[in-house]
Amino acid sequence: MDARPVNPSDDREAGPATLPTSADVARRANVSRATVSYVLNGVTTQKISDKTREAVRRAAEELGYRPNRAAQSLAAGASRIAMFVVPSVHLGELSLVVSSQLTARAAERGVTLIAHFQGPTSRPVIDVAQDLRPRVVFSMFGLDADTTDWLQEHGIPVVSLLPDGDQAGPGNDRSGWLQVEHLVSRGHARIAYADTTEPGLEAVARMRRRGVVDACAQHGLEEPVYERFDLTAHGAQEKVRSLVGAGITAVASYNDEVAITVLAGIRRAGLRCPEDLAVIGVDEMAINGSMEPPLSSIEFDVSAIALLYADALSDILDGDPARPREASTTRFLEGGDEDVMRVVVRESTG
Amino acid sequence: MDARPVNPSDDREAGPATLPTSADVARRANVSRATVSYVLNGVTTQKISDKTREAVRRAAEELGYRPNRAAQSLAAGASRIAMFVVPSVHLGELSLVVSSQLTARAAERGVTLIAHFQGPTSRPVIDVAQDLRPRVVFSMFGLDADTTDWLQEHGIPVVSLLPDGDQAGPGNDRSGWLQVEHLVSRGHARIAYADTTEPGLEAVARMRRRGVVDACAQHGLEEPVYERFDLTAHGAQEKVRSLVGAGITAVASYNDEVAITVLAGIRRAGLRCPEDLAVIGVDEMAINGSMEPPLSSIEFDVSAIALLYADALSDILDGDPARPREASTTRFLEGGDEDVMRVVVRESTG
DNA sequence: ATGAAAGCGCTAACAC
DNA sequence: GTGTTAGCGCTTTCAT
Repeated sequence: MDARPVNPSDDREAGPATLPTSADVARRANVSRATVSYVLNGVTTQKISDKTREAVRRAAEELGYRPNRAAQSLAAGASRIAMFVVPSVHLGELSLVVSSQLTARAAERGVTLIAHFQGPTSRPVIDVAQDLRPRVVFSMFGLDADTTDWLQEHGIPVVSLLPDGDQAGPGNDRSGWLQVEHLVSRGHARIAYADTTEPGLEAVARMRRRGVVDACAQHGLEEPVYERFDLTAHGAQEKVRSLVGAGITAVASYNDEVAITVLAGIRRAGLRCPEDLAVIGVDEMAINGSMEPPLSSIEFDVSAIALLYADALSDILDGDPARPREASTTRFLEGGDEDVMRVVVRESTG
Repeated sequence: MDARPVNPSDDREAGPATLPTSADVARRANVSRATVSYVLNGVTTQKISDKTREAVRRAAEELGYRPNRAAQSLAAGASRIAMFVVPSVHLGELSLVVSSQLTARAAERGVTLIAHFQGPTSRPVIDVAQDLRPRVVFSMFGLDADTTDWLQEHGIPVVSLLPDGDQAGPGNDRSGWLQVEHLVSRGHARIAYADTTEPGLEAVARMRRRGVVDACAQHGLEEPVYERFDLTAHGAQEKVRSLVGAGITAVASYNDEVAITVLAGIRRAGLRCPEDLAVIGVDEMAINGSMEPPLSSIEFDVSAIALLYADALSDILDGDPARPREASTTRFLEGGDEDVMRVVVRESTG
């Protein structure tokens, strides 16, 4: 029952348990290591009798065998690692939950998903990719051009939820569109965009802003007034006053944190939300219902998003022969937009 | 200047760029692959002439050589991967920033730090560890006993910021102590503990709660009243009313999210904070200053923490011969507690 | 001070 | 159907 091979006389010496190799499995199942490899990898180009197959599986099971990924990668010339680039904490739980779910889905396909945090102090993605040689890189909002280029040159597909700010066309930046649509449906016509001052989020910020701008244009509204809010809420009330003074009736925010800052500005200016100024965020946070007033937001359907990534992963692993090169190119997930995000209506937008 | 080896006649065919190997470097430097390995790994048991050393470095540089980690791991019998287990999003930015910084520090030591999200839907740590065979596993608040045991058995050291709830002794659960100390300094004597209802955080929650309970005992206060707050703020005002009715004057919360919920309950109960009930959280969030009233909290010094981890990593890599086995045992970081966390005072505690 | 050679654990032709 | 074999890129004795 014990998975550890018995090292004769090395019993209570208790060195680190050595893991069984495919040779151990082969020996136990009375087959060759090649057969073990075939069975365990479900290779279809090789006929294996059910009996052998079963014997190998049992032996592996009994030994608690786990393939050495390093050896596998080396021999196969391709790793079984996928890399998930997490943009930044400011995007909220989204990345974490998606990553966590995708990790599980990838594991089913024998791929280990690892997360890499992108931040001002962190390692460049290229650097990590050179170490890990991942089969694919997942990102939320697109990587910078240099990184994307390098990955493509090295045949590593990049899968993004959304293209980055520069490549975005209308329709890709749904969150902004949903914000504006909702505000318009509530009768607002003079809209401001509240941006973040946090560094490192430029690409996402640009994209989200563009969505708001485009949506306003689409609805025949004037270009939204642009304002930036510091998360400390410093100067927030003055900014709010000047927006209201300029006739603005609603604010679409970069995210919920910024929206919360705007809310604070409204209260401190002695104004009311939503009567004097309505506010809506993005990246639905758990505490939105505890805000004063409760904050409307755009919520992502994390499971749906994780599924989109998982599908892309399958495509890549199965090496869809229909489009030989395309797999090694950046691809953007588009799964019926409304399934992926929705408006959460609370008092801050009436 | 181009890092890509030139494949004769395969010029604009543009297959994925193949990466240079140590053989390429050896050839270019007119040495053997062994020498390349020695130089690039800074092996001290081998004397290498400065000239050779320089030649190898130059060749590697010019080729843009990066060692294949899979091959390295295989040959060395040990990976150069470290794993950072991220407990959950509810702990805020802390994990992300720490991980991001530690990633950079690890890279300097030739170690690739990868993050793994722990969550209800995610893969078990053991599973990932079996794939990646990390040199060390970093966790924030300790892993569960099974995981820790498995890792230890396999000689993989575990480094935690804090021991888990069951092993905690007074002094380890500083956040709770700091909360209580601060509240006591503000004249509070009847304290309640507001816990989270989120699943998956039991170990941390237990530990933090214990810190509050112990600190109260230490200060000669009654055992804190225990209450749980749902992040939707559902029922929050009733709970707050009953706490106040019972003579409670201050609440120490599991984290800032819970504290924010308590704040909402206070407002909705028509009470005042801090006059009727003071509140303090943990895990300083950027938006705390925008709360109503601004929320006091406990802030972690992420850089200090990242440094502690980095030191532990160095210890392990250098295989400190003084304590041969201890490296393969769970270790807890303790870096002058007050350096690692501090109270951020705002209006919610007067 | 340097190099030759034997693997590390696995995969994938190819032979039987 | 199953086994043999030749590497994948690197580290590391052991000769020289």
